Amino acid sequence: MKIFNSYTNSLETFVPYHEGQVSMYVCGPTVYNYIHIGNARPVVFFDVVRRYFEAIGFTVKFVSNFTDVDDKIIQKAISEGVSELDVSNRFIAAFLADVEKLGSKTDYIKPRVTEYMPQIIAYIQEMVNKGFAYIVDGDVFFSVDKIPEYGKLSNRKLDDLLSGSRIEVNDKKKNPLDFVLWKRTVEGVHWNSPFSVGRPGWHTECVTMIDDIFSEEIDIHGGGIDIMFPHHENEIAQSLACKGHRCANIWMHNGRLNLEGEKMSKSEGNVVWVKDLSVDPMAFRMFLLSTHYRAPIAYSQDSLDSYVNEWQRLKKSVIGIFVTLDYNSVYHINCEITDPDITAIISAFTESMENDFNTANALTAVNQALKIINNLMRQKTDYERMNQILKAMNYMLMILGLSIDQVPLTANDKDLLARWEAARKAKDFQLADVLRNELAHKNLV
RNA sequence: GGACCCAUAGCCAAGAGGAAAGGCAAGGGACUGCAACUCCCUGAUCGUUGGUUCGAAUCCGACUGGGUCCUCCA
Repeated sequence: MKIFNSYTNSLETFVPYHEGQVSMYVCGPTVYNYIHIGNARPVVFFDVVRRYFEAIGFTVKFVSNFTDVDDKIIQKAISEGVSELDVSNRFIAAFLADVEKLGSKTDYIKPRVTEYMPQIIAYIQEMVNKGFAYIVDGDVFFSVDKIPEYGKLSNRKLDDLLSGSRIEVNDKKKNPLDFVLWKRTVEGVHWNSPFSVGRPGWHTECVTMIDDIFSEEIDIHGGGIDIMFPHHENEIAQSLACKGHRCANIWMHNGRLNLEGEKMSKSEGNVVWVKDLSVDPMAFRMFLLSTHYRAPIAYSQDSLDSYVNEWQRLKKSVIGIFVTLDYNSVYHINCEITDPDITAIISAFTESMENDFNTANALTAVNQALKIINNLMRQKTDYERMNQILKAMNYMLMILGLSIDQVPLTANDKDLLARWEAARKAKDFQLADVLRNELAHKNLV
């Protein structure tokens, strides 16, 4: 298994710290609003990573946080006259609904910043004690000069960063690149700490939760490429300071999704919300997976629409072959896949996934399987092969999170199918059309 | 201003030194009671331009055109 590691900027062979186990953490949402389709990309992609590891036999400990302490949450709470908890609870629920809608698993570990305040304060204290952080008027800053390799992840030099013209001036900082660990404030939700009354900066939460939950360097840390700097860079710096390791062995970053060439962001106002998706969410998921995760995607309604067709085609054929097998009472979920064409497809699929999760090529294998299904469905006689290809197809779709429901036929369904078949045989096309409509309504034809 | 990435058929998109995957759309044909579905067939010297090489979409340079980060953003 090869994975591109942003930290070393190279494709690496994945070797887990503990055999048969994968520990992974993905930066989660700041819960002050709904998520847009760009936010959906890591939600879908890292779910596929998890599913693949699980499919090939790994036990995956998957953690993704909720940032529920943030300026925007406080502002929203103030403007709505409710508590921060009200705001975050509302958008956590909305987020999980969207995740489910996108076909990603929701049964992962979901720590919240507000539940980790003692650990966060202790982590900051440790950085102060070890001389990596300093306190000025109750604010705590991390001193990036203390970390020689600062900038390695995002491939930046401190000098280049300093020459950027937009770094804000802050007299309290020793180095303009130093970042805030703790901010003294009584506005909004705040906590007591040895430094002052205030709240933590946003870079410490992830690294604290990772340390608390895993107690060691993890296998994979994921997130969007746009938070590689400074967020992930800062996580590494803090982890090196406190724990002496880089927080994660492999750093994975998904590319951006841009709206018709333009950057989509809440502050720009050009946003498509996941909750408002106008197409089948599975078609959207397919659209996301049809481009390699590290490449940017230019979203447009047109490019999305072609996947609507593709998804419908796939769904119809998979349901069709299942119905045919079940109707003829020859469906064998545990059949053994021996057909060389079918094993070749699974091999191609696996090879693609093993090559840095190349889901675009994995979908090509799905299309090959679809072609075989459609060919078999013209004859509807080779039940053995039909069972094998359906099993292979379901395996691939399960990993991609594009599962298609295959509900066993009821006696009534079977009766309907039998009567339709009989009507056509008897050339009673009027009755046949009525029955066909009924079957179509039930998605059985 | 600084750092970096990308450019493959009408559209989307793999491939990363040795014969241009796949999908959508389009056209032709087959199948069909009708329709849909489905099946078969049809398409690219890989932005332009120099170079390196026996050989370049793949490596290097220049140019053009997009985009990202340096600032809250996934």
